[in-house]
Amino acid sequence: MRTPAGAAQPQAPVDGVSASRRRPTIRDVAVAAGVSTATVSKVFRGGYRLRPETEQRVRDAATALDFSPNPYAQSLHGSRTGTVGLIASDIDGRFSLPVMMGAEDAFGIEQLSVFLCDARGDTIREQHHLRKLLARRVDGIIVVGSETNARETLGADIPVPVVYAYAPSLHPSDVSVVPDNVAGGRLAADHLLGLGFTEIGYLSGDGSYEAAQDRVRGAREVLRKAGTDILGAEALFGPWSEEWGRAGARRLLQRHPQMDALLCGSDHIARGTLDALREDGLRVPGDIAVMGHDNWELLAAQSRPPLSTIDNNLETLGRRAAELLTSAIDGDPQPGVHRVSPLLVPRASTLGGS
Amino acid sequence: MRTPAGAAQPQAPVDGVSASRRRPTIRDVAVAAGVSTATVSKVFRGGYRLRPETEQRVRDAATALDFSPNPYAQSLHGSRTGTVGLIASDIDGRFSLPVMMGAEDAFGIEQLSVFLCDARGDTIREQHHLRKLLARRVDGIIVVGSETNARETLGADIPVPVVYAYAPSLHPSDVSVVPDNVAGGRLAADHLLGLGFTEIGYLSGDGSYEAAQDRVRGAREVLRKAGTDILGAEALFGPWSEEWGRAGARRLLQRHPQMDALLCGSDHIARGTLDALREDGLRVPGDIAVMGHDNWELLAAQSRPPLSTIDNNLETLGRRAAELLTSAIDGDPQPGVHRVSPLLVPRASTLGGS
DNA sequence: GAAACCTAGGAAAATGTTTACCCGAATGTA
DNA sequence: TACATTCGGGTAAACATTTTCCTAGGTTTC
Repeated sequence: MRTPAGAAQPQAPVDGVSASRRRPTIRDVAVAAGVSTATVSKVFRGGYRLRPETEQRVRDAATALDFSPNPYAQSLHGSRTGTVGLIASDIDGRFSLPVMMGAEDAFGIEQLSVFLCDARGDTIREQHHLRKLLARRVDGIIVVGSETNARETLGADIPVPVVYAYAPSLHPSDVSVVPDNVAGGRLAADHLLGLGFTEIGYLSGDGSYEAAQDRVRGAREVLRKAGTDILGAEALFGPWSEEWGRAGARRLLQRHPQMDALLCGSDHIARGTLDALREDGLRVPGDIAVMGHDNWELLAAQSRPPLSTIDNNLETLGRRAAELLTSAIDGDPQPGVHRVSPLLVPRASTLGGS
Repeated sequence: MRTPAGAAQPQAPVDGVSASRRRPTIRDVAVAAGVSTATVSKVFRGGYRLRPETEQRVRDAATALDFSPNPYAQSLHGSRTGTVGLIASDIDGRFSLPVMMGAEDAFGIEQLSVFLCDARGDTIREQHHLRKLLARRVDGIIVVGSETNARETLGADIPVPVVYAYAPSLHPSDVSVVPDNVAGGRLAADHLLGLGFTEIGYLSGDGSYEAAQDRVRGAREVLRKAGTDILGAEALFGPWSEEWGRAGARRLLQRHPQMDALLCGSDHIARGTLDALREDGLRVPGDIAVMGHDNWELLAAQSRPPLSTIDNNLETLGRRAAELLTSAIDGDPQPGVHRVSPLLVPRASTLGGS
């Protein structure tokens, strides 16, 4: 809060030497280095032939004055602004935050800055932010959804590229990036098979979520290829809650007493499952192994035992979204739904150990 | 991803009518409305005397052309850019995300746009983003910490106002906003006393966190005022984990068999406590009531029973940070540490019921 | 009816860079 | 020596606004 830069502090008289607190311009640098403004500009933009000593003089003057080019003047001239918009629609940010961070990270390398907007899942607000971002002249927009079900396109005549992250757009010519839930299901089933488990049940979340169906599908695919199947040939669907994890686990165990491993549709469900099994006197993974999905550290790392799970790799997803956006900005859009592979996070609930 | 705006699509010949895809400028509006650019500007900025019919003509022309003023040209002229920077340092975003959302919300009303940066708790990265934001000519900066312990100031000669949210600055002339943990402790203790509980234990988190100490202090203050005290006259400190919740609860119960309520330093700890109590055959809140702190929905709402807790009101904190920043930008900084009151979230772990 | 005063709106400078174009000097070639 | 090239760097016109005058005409006022 030093130097509030407002009208409060006494404006030092404009005394040639340091004109009050005015930021140095390219002209100041030019004068200090004894060259023209064009030369200074050329030094900073690069790609011009200049005598090395001239360039050095300019650079020295610039550092001495703590000069950095005014992006507003730059963008006024050129057609790029070096900014992108990020519209998040996640109340709790469980999903959108890692995506945002990944994107921010990738854009940082590209020298792009990110405008953050929060639409709270509200279409009106989303349109408002869209207009606001366009008025700001962003070069592109990323829309981060809060669930994996496909969503309506943001608009048909948006003058800049748009990338949909997490929730894909329904429009096939849009660019979308989503977690590969089928691969996640495969990864989980592979892990269990590799450890020698064979009687595998699946306790899923809400079947109206594509994510739930995809995870089951991936798991079933691997199991069938191995000559077996999900116990009872299909998954049990229910709400995304711990309570369903407890109830569902007991129901599955009753139907299939031989079950030696249980795949869960989310960490919440797995957490409930672990509680129920422990209360019923079963050891995990000794009597039965358990896997979750999502890798919510808060739940998974502190459960008893710590939960093996699938990480959706959302930060990579964000990074990929950023890459796709910059690619589109550079005139090379890659329409379609891109899938990001998840990661296996093995912990004690399948491996045993402490 | 329509109209990539890049070099890909054939540039329509500049045909007077609609010069390709060039955004309309104030000049286009002026021509269409039959006035000068100055007049258009005056209409949009307001505060000038214009004949109503002239104003209407300009507005009609602007909407017809879908004109919005170029903020880069505006900021080039004026001294404000209408942008602020938000430096987050939270890996998981449990704390910084709600703050960001609150700030974004409050700035939205002020017509300010937010640049998001992620420092990942790394000072180098933080300085990098600081420079980047200053180069972008932001009007101010909010730094969101990841824990409540005070932190070093961002820099001594930053030319724009800075507000520290969640983690206060050590420098007294900086502006900081933090959750009022003492008030949170008071709120929790009040709640329990009001429900008739009298033998109250306190199971805290890591004592090196100011937040932990403050919460205990607030609770003790209320209890002493009511003529009693924390059982054993002091809180039990330990790691912020469920395991500590289980172990600590058992230890406290052994020392103080008469305990009828247990305050916990976090929802994690409370969650562990609930598990231990249930496993030991105690009913909550029949035999003993439990309260958490932080209101992490993921944990608190799904525990058995749902957990009464204290919400840090982080979104309000973010909003307050935004207000303090705009105030400082407007030349009226309010140095010091501002505290935001938390909220009581009563659930079944103290109230009973289903 | 003339002087003073509004009133609505225009002309143009200013904001900080970029870049197309230009020019003088040095260098190379015939 | 005469001419063409290259090299290094300067000139000035954009870029889209805002804002400070300025002015032409209309309205008061005495």
